[in-house]
Amino acid sequence: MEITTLKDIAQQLGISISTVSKALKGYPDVSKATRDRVLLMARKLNYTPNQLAVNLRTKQTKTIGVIIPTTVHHFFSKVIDGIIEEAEKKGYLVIILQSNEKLFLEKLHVNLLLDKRVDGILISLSNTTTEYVHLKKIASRNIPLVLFDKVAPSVACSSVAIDDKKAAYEAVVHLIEKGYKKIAHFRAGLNAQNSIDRFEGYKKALKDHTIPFDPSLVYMCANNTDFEDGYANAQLLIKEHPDVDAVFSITDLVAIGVIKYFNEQKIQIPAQVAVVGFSNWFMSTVISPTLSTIEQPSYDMGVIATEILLNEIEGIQKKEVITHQNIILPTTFIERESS
Amino acid sequence: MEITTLKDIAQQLGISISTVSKALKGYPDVSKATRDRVLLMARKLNYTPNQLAVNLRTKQTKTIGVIIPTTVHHFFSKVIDGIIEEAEKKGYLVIILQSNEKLFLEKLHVNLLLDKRVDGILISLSNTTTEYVHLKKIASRNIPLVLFDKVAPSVACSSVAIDDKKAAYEAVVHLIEKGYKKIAHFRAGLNAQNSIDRFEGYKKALKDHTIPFDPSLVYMCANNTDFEDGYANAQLLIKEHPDVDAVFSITDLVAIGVIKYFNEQKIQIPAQVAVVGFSNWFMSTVISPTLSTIEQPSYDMGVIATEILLNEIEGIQKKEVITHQNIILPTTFIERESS
DNA sequence: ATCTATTTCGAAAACGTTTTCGTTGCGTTT
DNA sequence: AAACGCAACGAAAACGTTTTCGAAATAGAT
Repeated sequence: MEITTLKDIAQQLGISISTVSKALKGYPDVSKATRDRVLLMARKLNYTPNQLAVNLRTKQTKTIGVIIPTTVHHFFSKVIDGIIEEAEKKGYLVIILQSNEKLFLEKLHVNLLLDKRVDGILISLSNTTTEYVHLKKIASRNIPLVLFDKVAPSVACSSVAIDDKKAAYEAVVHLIEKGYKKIAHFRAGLNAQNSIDRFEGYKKALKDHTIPFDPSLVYMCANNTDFEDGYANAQLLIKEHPDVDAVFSITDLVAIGVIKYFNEQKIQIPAQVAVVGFSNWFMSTVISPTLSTIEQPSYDMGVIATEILLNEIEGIQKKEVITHQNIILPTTFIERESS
Repeated sequence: MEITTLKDIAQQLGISISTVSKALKGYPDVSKATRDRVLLMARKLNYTPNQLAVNLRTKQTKTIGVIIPTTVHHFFSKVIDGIIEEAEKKGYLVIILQSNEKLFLEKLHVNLLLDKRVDGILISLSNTTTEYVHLKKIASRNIPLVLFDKVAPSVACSSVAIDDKKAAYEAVVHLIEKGYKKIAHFRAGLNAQNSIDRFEGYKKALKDHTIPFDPSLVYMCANNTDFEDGYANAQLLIKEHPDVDAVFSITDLVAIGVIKYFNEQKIQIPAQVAVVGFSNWFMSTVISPTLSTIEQPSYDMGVIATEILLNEIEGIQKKEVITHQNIILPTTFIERESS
């Protein structure tokens, strides 16, 4: 049972391959009579074009590549969801690669995707990405690149992200307005841009409300913003600052670690200490008490990044000049029981 | 800045394309002298083979396709992790598609992947998949298929799964041996094979310990085994069977819904009612009380399914006869505070 | 009847690689 | 000197499609 090609159809009908191809693609220079015959025979022989040949001929693969730190993460899995759905809607397939937060893997994967001749690339930068030659290589090949979530302002390409500083600012302002004064912050590593920005937002909120910034109230998450980080830091925090009255956590998961420790220690949330997370992971509505947090669009981020990418791909094919877009998606603070 | 081809190297060196190709691929019929010259020039011109041409010529894409119900699920995202890692290690890239538990999408995606000429396909069947012509189409194209997690025994292909019935049986036996007698079961839809098998294990455990099976103790999850299912069913259960002493839940997430309700109602876990989940989602160690559950290998399942698939791909290329493997991965019961 | 315009088709190049097969030139053997 | 073997290379086909261009055929106009 061989796969039928244009040649097979042509032979069956006693016409040329060119005519068959043109008939199938709706070219005007083929008569209705033969077009019908071709269509019929194509259906009869169950013809589907050999994409490998089409790819080679048209120099496009209808495939986009995605590089993310990890798939095993509620946020990224929803982004992937959005990417896949949007890409498929437009007839594109998506190849996913993980950087595991390592620059060398990110570089390697860029090369893999370039070799594969994907039509476009979507990247959420790893935390350890400090140089951008691999990204410039993409541009030099004239294939579109869209950065999302973890973005590099210095790279000339479109991007989709949130305003981490502003989101964090609003969350902390909420706490202040609720009357909390001694607000701790659990943050992630010093090189992660998200963490830097949220930390900035935290500091600015304090400053704008004339609350002195106390560095000893800032705790680093040693692991990978695991929930155990929240648990351990909460323990430390209570020991060092028994009079603390709120915690702003870099992540819902970390916040849930905090809540777990407070629950065990019978520390009342939010009466004694309030807790606020980040991301609006669905578990934040499941935990007791339910967690105040910041809604961060994940599915939409995937959809929009993909939309922009596909637009740029089509633009390049039409030899249009493409202008990059740098989109900031809105975040909203969600008040729940924990604050 | 054009991309260099074999032709470019050949022209620079004044030799033929064939010789360049053979030099690059280490053919014996090219002298060391010219091989060195070719290698040098290739590096100088930054040559990388055009995969589209290679694909067409060799009829393989070094790409595998994956169809899963959803990416947004802790279990599946870890499976994807395993698949991607293993595939990449062997030089393959992976295309991911979602069926959203719909048969027509599953069929559509099989066709997409077949059109893309992927070298092999990995599928976790949707709950609504009742016919298998689309799977047989894959076999008729002579491209390997490996089913994982949601498997169809009637389809002639390799598979990797767990023994749901046995795992459920062991969990319920554990409850019985702990002295629990009135054990409820929260299950998923009637057409999901997982749900059927776990239900069978539940019944068999009761039977083997001469506990009469009471159908009114079995509750269906109306949503999609959401945590709200657990919450709502727990509410119903306590109303209808105030004397229930254990719940065996189809999923950790559902179990966590149960725990939330019990905590709110000050129903002591496990003193009054024990709770057991399924999957060993990491949240089961975070929740209070920590959840007894069944460890279900997810990352490994992805790795092993991919290993088998890639072996079959290589086997077919060497024209070997391939024998299908049907692997059952071990599960282990994990006792925690909730039982 | 010739000329022009239009419709319909096919030949062929092209995409870049892989691989078979033949050719050349050289050295070795009788 | 003829015969043979071998090393080194190139020509060319092939993968299946798309698309340009020219040719043929038909129709219409004068």
